[in-house]
Amino acid sequence: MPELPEVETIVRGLASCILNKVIAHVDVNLPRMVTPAPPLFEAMLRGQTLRACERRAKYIVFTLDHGYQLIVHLRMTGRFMYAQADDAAPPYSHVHFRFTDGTQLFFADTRTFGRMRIVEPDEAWAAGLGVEPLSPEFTVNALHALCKGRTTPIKTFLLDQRHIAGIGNIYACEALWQARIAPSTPAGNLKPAARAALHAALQDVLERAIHMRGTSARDYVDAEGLKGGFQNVLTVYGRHGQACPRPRCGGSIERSVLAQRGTWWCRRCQR
DNA sequence: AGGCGTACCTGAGGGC
DNA sequence: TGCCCTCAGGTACGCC
Repeated sequence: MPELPEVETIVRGLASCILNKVIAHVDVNLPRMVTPAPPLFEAMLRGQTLRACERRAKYIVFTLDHGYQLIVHLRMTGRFMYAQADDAAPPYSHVHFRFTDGTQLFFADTRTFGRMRIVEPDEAWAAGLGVEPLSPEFTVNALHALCKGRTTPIKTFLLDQRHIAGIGNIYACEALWQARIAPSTPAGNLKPAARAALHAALQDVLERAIHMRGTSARDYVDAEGLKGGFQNVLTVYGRHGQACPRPRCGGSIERSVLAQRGTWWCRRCQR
């Protein structure tokens, strides 16, 4: 389901709903989703206050009183749902939190790929993640250094979270279209102008998507059940056979497969 | 080291 | 109607 803009939207919504609430009770219905295994997982959360709710890449990071953190990855269909005291559990609810004021937080996930993990205060759980694409550290020069010498297709490179962390299939396709770069171009072969265009396109696409509260291509809704709006302005993702939206291009969007992922692009203006 | 294929799951949608 | 196939916003792991 979610890439950086969707996770950012979820985190902002959660922060407004649950910050400083005290966890009264936790129930895990699908043990393989959580680490450590229940019942320790529940015990480590019970009685804790949620002191922070932040995003790193596509991860949601809750900081607890005792300094441990709860790290959540939604993978494809994971979803947080904030609910009032007497609301029933949604379908596919696998982890249930109840706060001392009676309100609830459900973690629902149709495909059950989502994962939650409690990490120690000084644990380097994010050590393998690349740079945040909207941070000051992500400069054109930084992008150059990361791409240098790589033969892997630029789209595959963008999806690799060890280099830049937070971009997924939708925004990789959209940014490459905006920068007029063919998805199969070897990352190390990008000319300086193309690298600069890609850098600008990535930041622009991600910022616009956050502003529109993410993309609801199929399932995605935020913690309050609201859909995003970016699906209404997608240029290429999922638009196989349609005309390229670039003025006077005249090409049409095709779908190919790169790194086992659907890839939408315009052969005419992306080179 | 880096790139590729497969595995993990369920549901939606298209073709026949 | 219903069966069968493909596809889906992601990552981990094993193999070369």
